[in-house]
Amino acid sequence: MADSSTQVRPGGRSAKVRAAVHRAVAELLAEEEAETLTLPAVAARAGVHPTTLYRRWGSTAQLLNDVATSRFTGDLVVPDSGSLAGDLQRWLADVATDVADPDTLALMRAAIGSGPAGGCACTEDRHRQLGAIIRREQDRGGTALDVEAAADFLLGPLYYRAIFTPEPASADWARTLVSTYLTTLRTP
Amino acid sequence: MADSSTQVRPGGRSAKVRAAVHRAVAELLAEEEAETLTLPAVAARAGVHPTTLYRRWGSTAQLLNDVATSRFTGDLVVPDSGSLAGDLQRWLADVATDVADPDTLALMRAAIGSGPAGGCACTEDRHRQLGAIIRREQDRGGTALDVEAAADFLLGPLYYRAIFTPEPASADWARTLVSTYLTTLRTP
DNA sequence: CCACTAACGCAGCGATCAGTGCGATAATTT
DNA sequence: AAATTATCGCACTGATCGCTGCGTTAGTGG
Repeated sequence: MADSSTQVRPGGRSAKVRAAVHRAVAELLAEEEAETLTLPAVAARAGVHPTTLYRRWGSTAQLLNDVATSRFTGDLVVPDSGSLAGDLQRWLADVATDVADPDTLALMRAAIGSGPAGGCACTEDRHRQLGAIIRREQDRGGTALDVEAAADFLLGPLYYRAIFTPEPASADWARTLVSTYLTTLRTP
Repeated sequence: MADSSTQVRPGGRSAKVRAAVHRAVAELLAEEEAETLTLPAVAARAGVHPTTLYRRWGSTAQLLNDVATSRFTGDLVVPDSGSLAGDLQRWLADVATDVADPDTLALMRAAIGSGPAGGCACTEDRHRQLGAIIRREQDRGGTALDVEAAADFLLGPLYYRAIFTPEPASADWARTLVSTYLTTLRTP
């Protein structure tokens, strides 16, 4: 008890409340506009008292950050198909499918609108996954790709289409993007 | 007067109110968090009665759409340097400089968070400008690039970095992106 | 210059939000 | 099992938001 001052308590009840609140945020964002996403509204949907939300999260921005982080972290298994092209195609197709979901898009939009950290929360784990794929190829003895450059050319167009375009990209389009990237941009 | 039913009146006063409201939105987004962007707050900053905002725009979402559309439309002159590479580099460097501004980013974030149309309002005119550059090259007898593909590989990484990354891209990076695109992806 | 009417300001009314003590519950430690 | 305390529910308050009639101002066309 000599550590800083706080003592986290992730027990059964807190976890249940947290899960209910997260589900309520996702449901409300999927149903109505992001305007009505207030803490009392989330509390009513989650069956939790509003005071709890004010104490644990404080504002809708921090709540959205929390929801986005846990929603977009550890949700995709990075496959091992044996080759870099196969790994990237499988993975980016999964990302495209996830991003094409309207409910997922609504959460991303709300997180972005909540502040500069909201957008990062949506793609931080994607960068980690991409880095893992590239590192595995390197361990196999293949080419060493730059993670940043790969993110620019693979995740960039994908998320750009999702956010700034009337209709998001499809899984097939993502696979084509990977092959185009690997055949033309591989350190010319 | 046999047309539909409404008669627009873009006279001096309405235009002044509109300009003051737009400026107030930009200022408030630049100063504080997007949470406090309510119609009464904007009205107070603009020196306008809140009733006006409720009547003309109705909600912060529509107001943000209006502001974003007029902010990102017709703001960049598309240069004519004589070559496709020069045009694209000059133009994308200008876009990168614009997007790197924190205040501009705050407006984009808020517009995205206001709904699916908010993101499109930020890049609709960019697509038009890119199309004009490509069409001009075509008129010169040069290669015919696909506007959609060019937007994916040029605007995609740029806006992806701006929204989903801690620090946006620089003008130099944008120029490098153009040269990489033209030397490697030109219809291989 | 005058009539017309779109657009704005004013006053005010629920409804809801953000936030605060205080007691109760339950997770964790000893 | 008992003590400790993080976490939650309850009751409550001030402030603000969203919205609506109604009168006034000022662009616009004749």
